[in-house]
Amino acid sequence: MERAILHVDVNNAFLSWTAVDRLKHGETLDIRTIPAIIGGDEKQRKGVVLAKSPIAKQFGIQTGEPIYFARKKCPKVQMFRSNFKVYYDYSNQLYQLLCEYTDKIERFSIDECFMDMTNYLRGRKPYDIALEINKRVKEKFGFTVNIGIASNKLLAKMASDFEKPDKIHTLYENEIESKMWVLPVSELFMVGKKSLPKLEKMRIKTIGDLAKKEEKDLIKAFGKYGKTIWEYANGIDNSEVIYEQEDPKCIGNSVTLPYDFSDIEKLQEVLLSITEQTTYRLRKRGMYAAVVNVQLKTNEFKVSSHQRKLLTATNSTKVIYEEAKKLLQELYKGIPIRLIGIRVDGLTHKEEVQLSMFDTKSNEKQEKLDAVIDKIKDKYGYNTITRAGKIDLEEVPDKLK
DNA sequence: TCTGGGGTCCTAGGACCC
DNA sequence: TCTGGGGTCCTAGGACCC
Repeated sequence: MERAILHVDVNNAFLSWTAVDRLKHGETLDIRTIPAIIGGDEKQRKGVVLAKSPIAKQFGIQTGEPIYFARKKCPKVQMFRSNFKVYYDYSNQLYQLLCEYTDKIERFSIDECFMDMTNYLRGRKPYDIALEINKRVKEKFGFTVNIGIASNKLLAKMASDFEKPDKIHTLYENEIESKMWVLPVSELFMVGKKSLPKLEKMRIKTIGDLAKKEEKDLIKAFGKYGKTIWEYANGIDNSEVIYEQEDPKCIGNSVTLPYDFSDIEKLQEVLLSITEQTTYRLRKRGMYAAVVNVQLKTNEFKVSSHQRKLLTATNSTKVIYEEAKKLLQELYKGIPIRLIGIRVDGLTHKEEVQLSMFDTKSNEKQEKLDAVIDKIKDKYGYNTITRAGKIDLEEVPDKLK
């Protein structure tokens, strides 16, 4: 049966949300109307563009590029710091509103939702529902959304990406050729800049070129990935809107250090701090991890990682940190480090292997300690308590200032 | 003042087993 | 003793997304 799928996408989410939040707090300047960008702290080496206003875009400023470059392109561009607390808040409010329309709804990212309206139309047309959502969001929150309407998720997502902002587009089967095939292949979901040169070599410039190729030629050139993008180009996608909160496959935290670290003890301190964050989030979800993974990025942006499977899945900060510390020692070659990260994998809801009696005692003690710390964090905020040895990342040695 | 942080999925190659 | 081959598990690295 033909499905009715909606993809709701917040226009310029971080910038719009920052703008709306400022206006709500009495500011009169709407940063959507000036050359503006949202970015991180350059002094902390987190200076990348996370969002740009339409005018900033006209200057050629791109998401993900250094703020330094953005200023070169447009010296008068104004930068505003990101505030994820505000973003999550608006994201939740939007989600609540969309839940009024269907139970089959999937949060695809902080600013995107898929809605399966197939059994929730109640005699209305998908387009009319989209119109109502679009209008209500605008009036209630002050930001706008694009909505794509199609018979599957891929086409709905492609549709919401057409003309912006504040627009509703359909992309039904009979519109694929006229609306999607004419687009450059780089516009297709999952086609990134690494596969572009390879596609170009195959004389594939548009999504239509890709769609008209033989499927087997793409599989030959790209393997499984080739099959996926060939199907996408042809508008084929049978995936379901996932409306039950799915368990994550991995959880991790990483930090770009305020300056390059060449000292393993300093790296260990940061590692402890991010391990605490990760294990806290793991316990929040009531999950256990079987694999610990440590990543490093050098000052030259070379990334390396080291991981090991544990005998028993755990969520203990101590156990995971001890393992992470060993992995770091084995991985670290003494070169200046820009970023350190930890990730836990192989997540389950149980300690998969029974603990031996020998382990149980000390484990219980650690579990209690973790539980106490978590409770305090829940009550007074995440940063109120840290184990001894946590580094203050604001602290930069004088010589490097 | 040059380059974030959180994820998912895939692949290649090695170890190990039968 | 001149050397198979299938299957599974594990690790490292990479592409892609927002």
